[in-house]
Amino acid sequence: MENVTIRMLAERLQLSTATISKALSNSHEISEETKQRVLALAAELNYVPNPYASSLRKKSSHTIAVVIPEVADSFFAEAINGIESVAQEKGYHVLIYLTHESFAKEEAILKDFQSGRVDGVLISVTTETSAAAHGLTQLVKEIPVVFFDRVCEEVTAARITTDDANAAYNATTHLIAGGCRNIGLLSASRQLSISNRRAEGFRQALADHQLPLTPASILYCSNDPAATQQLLQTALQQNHYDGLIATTEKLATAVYLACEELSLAIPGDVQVIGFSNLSTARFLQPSLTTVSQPAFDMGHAAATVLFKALKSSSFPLQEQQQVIPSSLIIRNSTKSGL
Amino acid sequence: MENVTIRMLAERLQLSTATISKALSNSHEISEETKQRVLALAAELNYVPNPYASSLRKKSSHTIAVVIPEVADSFFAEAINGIESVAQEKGYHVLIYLTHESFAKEEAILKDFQSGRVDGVLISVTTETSAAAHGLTQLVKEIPVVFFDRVCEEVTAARITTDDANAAYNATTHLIAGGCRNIGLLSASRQLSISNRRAEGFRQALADHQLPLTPASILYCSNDPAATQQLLQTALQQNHYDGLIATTEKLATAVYLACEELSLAIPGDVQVIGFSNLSTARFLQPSLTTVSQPAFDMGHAAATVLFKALKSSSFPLQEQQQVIPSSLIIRNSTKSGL
DNA sequence: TTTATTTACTTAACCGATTAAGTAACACGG
DNA sequence: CCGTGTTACTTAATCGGTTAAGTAAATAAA
Repeated sequence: MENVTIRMLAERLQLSTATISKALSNSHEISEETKQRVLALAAELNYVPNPYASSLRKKSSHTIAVVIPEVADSFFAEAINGIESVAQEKGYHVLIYLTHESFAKEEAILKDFQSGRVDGVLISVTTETSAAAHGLTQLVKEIPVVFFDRVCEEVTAARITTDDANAAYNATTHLIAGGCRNIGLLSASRQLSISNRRAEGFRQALADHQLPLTPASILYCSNDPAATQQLLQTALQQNHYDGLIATTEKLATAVYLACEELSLAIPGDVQVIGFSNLSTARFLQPSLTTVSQPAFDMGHAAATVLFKALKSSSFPLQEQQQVIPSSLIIRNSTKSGL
Repeated sequence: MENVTIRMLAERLQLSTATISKALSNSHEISEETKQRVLALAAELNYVPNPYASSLRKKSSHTIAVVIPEVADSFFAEAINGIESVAQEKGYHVLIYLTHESFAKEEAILKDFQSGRVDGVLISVTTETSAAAHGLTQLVKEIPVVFFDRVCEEVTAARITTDDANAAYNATTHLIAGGCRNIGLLSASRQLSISNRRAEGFRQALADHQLPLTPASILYCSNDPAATQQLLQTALQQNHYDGLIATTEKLATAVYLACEELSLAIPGDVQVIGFSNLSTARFLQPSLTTVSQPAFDMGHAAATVLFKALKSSSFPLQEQQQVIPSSLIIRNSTKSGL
């Protein structure tokens, strides 16, 4: 059985395809009676419009893209959840692209969007993405783009972030209050703005408490788990940190693993804070003190802002800057201040 | 600046659009010299073909859909990872749809696929999906469909699953060996085939060890976390289980929470096994004995099979049935057999 | 009664790429 | 020298909706 098209409906009802199209879109040009007949036949024949024909003509795809480094991370998974909830409500489709932290992949993906495949893009950039992100610069000129969490500061676009500097400041202060004097910050990137913001908050907190910032204070980890593990173990042995802040979920788990390997007690030998949305954080051994990011809300907010721009081209999308606060949830991997 | 089209290239080079199209697809009908000129201009003008024009004409979208209950679950997140790795390699695009365990939503999503929006579908059905899944029955007649993990047994289609019955049998046996005599199975659905398979393995193990199967042996939990929590606590108080098997990741966490609330020691009072892919399982308090599913591999396998069908219509997709083994990883939430 | 307007359509162009069918120019075998 | 291929294109139809522009008939206004 062939696919049912508007032309078939037209022939059966002895009407023009234009009439069918207008009837289906509830145009005022069509009589109530005709609309009913069209709708009835469409339902009977199980007519489903071809989205690509429509997209081609209307130059809009009713589809958005989500570009993220990875999906097996509870932050991104929850963010997708938030995005999808809005998209589903608006009847939009969601294309997912994973960059696996590769800038080259990201550029290739973004280039494809110049084809009109998607009406808008929600993106959290890779750890490698830098100012010279040509694809991004180009993209924001062509379609609505919203950054969430990992923004590219050099590019003017809407941004949904958390209070990274603040969160890091508070986390650091919490460790200091718990007695730490030699704190290490595990960072995922040198160029990522959220990494730098977190480092900034960290530095500020150290400074405010007259603690020194040494080259060993900030550890830049790569995207390779094995290398990170190696780096971590070496650093832990050399520097005898008494506090660690893991700025990504993967790094938090890596710290637990490294401490296990080196038989370091948490929080006895090292206190640990993780930026994470792990639902299991409270059941970890020891339960993990976390900077918990509003992942779902950020995804939701990002999508909401994007759809406002899609609805009205006069919406000042590029000016949208929302900072959604994260919260420090204190558990047993850190010692409460005395 | 307008979007660059094939027609613009044609005008600039004083060629027909047909020539451009063929040159771009490296047709033998076009001279090498012309191909070079076309490619050069395309690169210069940054030409990106309109995917929807192409899809409309070719009746293929180079897009697949992934339909899953949720994304904030490490099994599904990893499965997406596996799927995406194959899709990216093949140059396909991935649309994500979340059903949130709602059968109605699932049906609506599947109906849309009759439009030709996607070339193929990878699906893990909802806990509500039953034999009367009209949308599914219809869909498999129209485009290639591959079930992964949660299959709908009444529908004839390719299936990528784990050895659910076996895994549950082994998990149960492990608990019995550890001294459990009153084991509860926490199930997510009455109709889901994987749930039933797991229940089957569970029952078989009980029978093989002369342990009774009571109405309290299998606990059917809903999709509502609060209700599940309530149910769990009540059941734990009434039945004094000495062993529990949580057949989903969410249920495993729920058990930990309930035990904490009721001050039940794991594994002292209750031993616990979870079906889960949590990377943090080994760091939980106590570390969680898991039936670890090959989530990435299942996604990878499902996508691989789907693409074989997309490449060759003679590929016997519906006969594809792969069972990828899961593994029981014994940790401290259960007692090893003496 | 005549003109203007509204209603309910139809016609045909269009979105941008693909492709079946056609063609002109040239080469080559017999 | 003719017929048959081959090469390298072009023409035009097509995919399935959408929409600007047109039209005939009915209704309202002048």
